[in-house]
Amino acid sequence: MKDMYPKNGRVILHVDMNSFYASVEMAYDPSLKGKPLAIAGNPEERRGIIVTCSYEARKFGVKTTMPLWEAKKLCPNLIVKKPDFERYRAASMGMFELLNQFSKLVEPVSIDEGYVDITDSHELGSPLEIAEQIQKQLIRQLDLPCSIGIAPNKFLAKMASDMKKPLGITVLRKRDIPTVLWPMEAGEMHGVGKKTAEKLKNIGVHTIADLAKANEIQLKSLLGINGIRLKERANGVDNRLVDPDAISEFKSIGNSTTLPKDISNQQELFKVLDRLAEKVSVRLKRKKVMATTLSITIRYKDRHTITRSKKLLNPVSTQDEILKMAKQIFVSHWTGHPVRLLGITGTDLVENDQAVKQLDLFSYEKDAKKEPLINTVSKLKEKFGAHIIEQASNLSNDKKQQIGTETSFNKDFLQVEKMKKQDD
DNA sequence: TCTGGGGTCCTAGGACCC
DNA sequence: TCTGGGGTCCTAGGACCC
Repeated sequence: MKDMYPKNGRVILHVDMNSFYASVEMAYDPSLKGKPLAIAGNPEERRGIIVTCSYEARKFGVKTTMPLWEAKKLCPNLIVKKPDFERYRAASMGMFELLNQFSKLVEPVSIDEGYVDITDSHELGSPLEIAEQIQKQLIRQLDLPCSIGIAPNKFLAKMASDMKKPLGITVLRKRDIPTVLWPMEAGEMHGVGKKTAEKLKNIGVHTIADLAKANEIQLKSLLGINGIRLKERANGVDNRLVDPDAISEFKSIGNSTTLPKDISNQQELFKVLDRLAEKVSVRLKRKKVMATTLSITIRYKDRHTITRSKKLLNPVSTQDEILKMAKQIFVSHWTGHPVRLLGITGTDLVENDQAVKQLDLFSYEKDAKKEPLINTVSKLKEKFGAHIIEQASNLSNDKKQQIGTETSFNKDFLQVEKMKKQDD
């Protein structure tokens, strides 16, 4: 709803770290600088893909998401490292701490990018000067390169930061839109992927200029509400605020794994589910939340992928509970064909203590009063479980909004560090 | 012997309720 | 004898992003 109130004359930065994982590795081990470096999942296994690579590697044609074997063919001297997320999270925290010194309005978008609203930061210099300071300090303090976009809103800032890499600073004003933004292909727009680009081509929309002038009725029927939004963006309109709390709450927590080879043995698949259940359980507990819906993902040999979910009577967080439900969902949907990937995801998360508090409150105040003589305690819980939990999750959302959130960045990569400290 | 793993948001149909 | 319209919840899937 905040989006409904446009603010004029804002100055937004989008800070985008350049090949972040590779740069962090180079900062740790400067001997890697200037060399073709790639970060790849499962380097020793056949299904590893490139997650990030250095600019030196890119010169050979190595790209993100390329299978590792292909990358090695293009660049035989490629240095390959496994991702070290602890390292990246630490670097990310350093980066956001630095950004926070320039404005309190910092919104992390992912581990390596964020928006900064510097509308009220004039005393620190002009927007360009601030961007230059940020870029220099990130290099000096963390040895990490970034590109920065400066614009009157998030969308334009995001597009701008993409225009000069690495180590670029790009200003994109409203008046630059026709000359700079419009000649670009529609597919280059943030929010337009392959499928949408294809659909747009089919109605004669090739460039962002075409999109900016496209027929709204047609866009709406083609892309739904997103069509209207994309047209607005193409015209440089984007009223979303920079919200430091935007991603402070997790909506889902899941783990998945591509199996070393395809498996059709149920017992073996159960073992995989057990490992996934453990991972999900650990993460849920660390965040002190429980999942009210459980989903599993099955990808078959032919890459056909299905997700199946189940809303639960009571929220779960232990490995046993998660495994039990996951197995149940799995057996009722598995075709018996060889499986390539398995995943478990918990959604509709409720806070631990909230769930408990509300359970007490409701079973006592409402239901227990209405029917005080209802059998045993366990029957009572069983009977009112679903209802109580529903209330709990609603209230906990309300409460979340009322109290807002703690401070700074709560998303996974940052939260983990914090939680650890608190737990110790 | 091709294409990971972590997410978010949106849509659409059916069930169910009023 | 026929049959409206709105709303929410649940489930599945698609598209996109980093």
